[in-house]
Amino acid sequence: MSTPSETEAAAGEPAASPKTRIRIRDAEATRTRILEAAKREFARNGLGGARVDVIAEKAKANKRMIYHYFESKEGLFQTVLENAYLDIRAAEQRLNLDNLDPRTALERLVRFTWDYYLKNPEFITLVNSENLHRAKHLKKSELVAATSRKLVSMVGGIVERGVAQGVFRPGVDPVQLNITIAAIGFYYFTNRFTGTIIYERDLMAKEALEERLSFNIETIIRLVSA
Amino acid sequence: MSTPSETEAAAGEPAASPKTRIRIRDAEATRTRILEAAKREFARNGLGGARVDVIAEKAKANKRMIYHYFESKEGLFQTVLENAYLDIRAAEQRLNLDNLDPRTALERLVRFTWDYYLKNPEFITLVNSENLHRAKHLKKSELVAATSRKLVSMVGGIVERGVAQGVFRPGVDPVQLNITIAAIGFYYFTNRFTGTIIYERDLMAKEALEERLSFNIETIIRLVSA
Amino acid sequence: MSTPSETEAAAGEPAASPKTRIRIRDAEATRTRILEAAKREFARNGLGGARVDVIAEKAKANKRMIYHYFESKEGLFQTVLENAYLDIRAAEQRLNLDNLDPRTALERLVRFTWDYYLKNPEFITLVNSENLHRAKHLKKSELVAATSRKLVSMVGGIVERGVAQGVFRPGVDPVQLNITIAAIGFYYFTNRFTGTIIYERDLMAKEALEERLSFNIETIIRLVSA
Amino acid sequence: MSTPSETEAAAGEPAASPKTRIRIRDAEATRTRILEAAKREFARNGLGGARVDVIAEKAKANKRMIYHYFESKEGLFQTVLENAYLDIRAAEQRLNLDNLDPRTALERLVRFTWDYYLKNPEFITLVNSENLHRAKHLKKSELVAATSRKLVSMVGGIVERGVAQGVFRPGVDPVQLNITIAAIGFYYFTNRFTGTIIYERDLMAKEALEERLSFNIETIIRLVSA
DNA sequence: AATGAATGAGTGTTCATTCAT
DNA sequence: AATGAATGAACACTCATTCAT
Repeated sequence: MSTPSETEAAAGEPAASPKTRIRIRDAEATRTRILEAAKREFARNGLGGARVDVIAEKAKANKRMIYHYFESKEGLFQTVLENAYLDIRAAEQRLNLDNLDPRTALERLVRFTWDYYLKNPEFITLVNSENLHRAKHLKKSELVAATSRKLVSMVGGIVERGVAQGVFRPGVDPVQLNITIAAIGFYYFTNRFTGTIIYERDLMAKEALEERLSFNIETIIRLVSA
Repeated sequence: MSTPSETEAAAGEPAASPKTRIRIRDAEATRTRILEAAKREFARNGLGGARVDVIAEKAKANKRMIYHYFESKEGLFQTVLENAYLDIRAAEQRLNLDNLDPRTALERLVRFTWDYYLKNPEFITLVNSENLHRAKHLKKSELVAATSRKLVSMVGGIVERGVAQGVFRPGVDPVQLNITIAAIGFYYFTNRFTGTIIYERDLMAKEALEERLSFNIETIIRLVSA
Repeated sequence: MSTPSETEAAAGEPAASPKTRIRIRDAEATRTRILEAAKREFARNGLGGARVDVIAEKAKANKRMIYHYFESKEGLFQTVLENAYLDIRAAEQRLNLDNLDPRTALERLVRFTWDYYLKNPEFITLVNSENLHRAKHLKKSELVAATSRKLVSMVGGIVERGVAQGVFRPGVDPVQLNITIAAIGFYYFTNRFTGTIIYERDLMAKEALEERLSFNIETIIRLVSA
Repeated sequence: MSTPSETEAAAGEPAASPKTRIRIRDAEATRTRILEAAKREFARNGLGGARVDVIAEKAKANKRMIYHYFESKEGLFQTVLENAYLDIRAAEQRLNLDNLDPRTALERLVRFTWDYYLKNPEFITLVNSENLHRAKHLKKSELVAATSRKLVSMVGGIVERGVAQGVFRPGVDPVQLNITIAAIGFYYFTNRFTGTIIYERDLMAKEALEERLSFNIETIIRLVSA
């Protein structure tokens, strides 16, 4: 979100020579601007539909720089995608669900997932694009798989605690639960355009969003309750 | 599936000269072959990624014919998409859920939806592609909205009967229920490539599919149960 | 040289429908124009230095047609090169050296080779370009190797007859002889620009050309004479 | 081969501070490394096909240095080419053919030329590249023309002595002789890739090379013999 | 002396679409 | 009804060169 350069600039370090700072900053800042512009463009048009020229222009960078930093359009997409996954996984970890009572923890996760999709719509389109390409790029990333494991075990822990406390029923597979939590939010957003036509309802209206979130929490709680 | 041409010809004009009949049939057959080839190509590569040349080749038709029958690539996509929606809606109507007891009816709908996605994977990619384009093409189709209304009211009827019989709790919105039924299947399939990496599990293995379907039925039944 | 279309047109066939002829002609003519333009451009600038745009423009063809007929720039180069080799080999066969006395035959071959290089300077540059690319394209052509075999055996025949008649010395390897006949002409032309500087002489002046040809004939005759 | 810097430093300013000396040496060394890398890259890919980035990388130098020392890619090529010509001309002078008997001298020159091409294959490709560019760069060098004059007069001297001694026939133009000596070696090497295909023989095999050299000596001796 | 970041003009290639028959 | 040839606008990617230190 915030460019490292801005952060650095804000922090100050008046003793450092300006020369050094600006040089380092420019390179890193350019890279970041490219990534940000690429995320938008890929999200809006998919991998195939995205235009390298547009990315360069929006990033206020030279097209050549994209190839310098990311080798190819696909290399850029891969980095954008990986970052997107790492970002949501990191945010999930920051929820500290392990310290909450199981029911609250689960509700909080459903709510977080919903909000994340709502505020980061690019994530959804990026994932869709990647699936159109049969996860060709994600396959190369070990980091994403490793980080995802933590999420599953976190949910597994919540379920276990719930069962131990007698509030959750036994036998709920954490992976299936995870998938369902994601599904009921993801589907709603990814299909919001066709959904608006099919269901003849503005799915993105404020009340519609609130109603759906409540429905989703209800769905998950009922699913696991003893 | 069944070529409309054959049906028409059989039903139709027995007096027409064989030559004419064959020509008509050929024309209709060409149109159908194009649609079938297009569905595949659009499903595999999205609207933007699909190649008109490839569609023509796979349909064993001249490229010019595509423009003759469908005006443009987007016109072709629109027809393919509309057909896809009409097909699933028609299949749903054929389920005759109104005559079943509410619980069985609901389970049958969940199972049907799951099976339909499984056996018609193009449907999912077409819908995704359309959403990437903000439902630009579907907007033009009144038929799809009208047909979808029937589905919602059918589910609404099941819920009502369930509530009346005391097996379902009151206050469940049929649209939300519909969305959730779709979501828990759709998400699983559309993200099967990234999902296989994230969850480190072969989501398309036979047991995995069976397990998921059971989980989904459980989810829906618990959601509506009194 | 002569475009097939022209030949056809000259030949006449007044009975054929113009429609058919023009259609066939257009496609073939375009292909030929592209090849002719490509030969020039590749000869002037090498494979790497040649510009597809320029070829298209000079051929009065659309760039897309180049890719339609030849798949790629390299595919086009390959065809041009193969044609060049087939052309010179065919011309050599047309010399009918088998019926001449050995000495005359050899002189005629030296003279022909010289004249061919002089009048088809593209041949030399094409061959140079191909060698810069380590014969990558020619390797794919079986036809060229087969056709060249005829040349070698033709020269071998001349040598044999000369030896039998006592005018040539025995033991002259036809391949070496062939190489030398080519070398003393090829080198002169391929290095005419640097040569003009090194030897401070206009190598392409009329007298210079005549003088060199005589020298070459002398060289070859002395080389084989008994 | 030998770094001019070392020579200069040794000859030059013994009083200079080591720091300065090292710097000068480094600078000169960088220049030399660039030239060496450039010779390779130009030889392998021609002027047009050579990449400045590659040259910089292989020379372990910054790209900017190339422009600092040689102004442009073409400036670099020009220097490389000039050096190549000066190198072969210098080597020829070192042969001291004036003191040998004419026949031995001539044989030695043919052998030297052959060996030089064999051991310095870059020379051939550089010359070819320069001729593709119509000797644009060599034209600017007076030194090369001057040095080449010496070679021609050396050969002229050999011929004269041979005629005087009655072993060579009169009337052999030293320039033509020179060209032929070069041609019969140059052509063989420059066309070794296409030649291998055309003549269906490994032209670079040890025996093939020996055979060709003998043939070339025979050719030249027969050409000039009385 | 030396460097890493940046650039603009091109380069081969692709694609949906139309023309002529 | 059907076809093969042709097109122009665009696209991902490249490269020699310069800028700012």
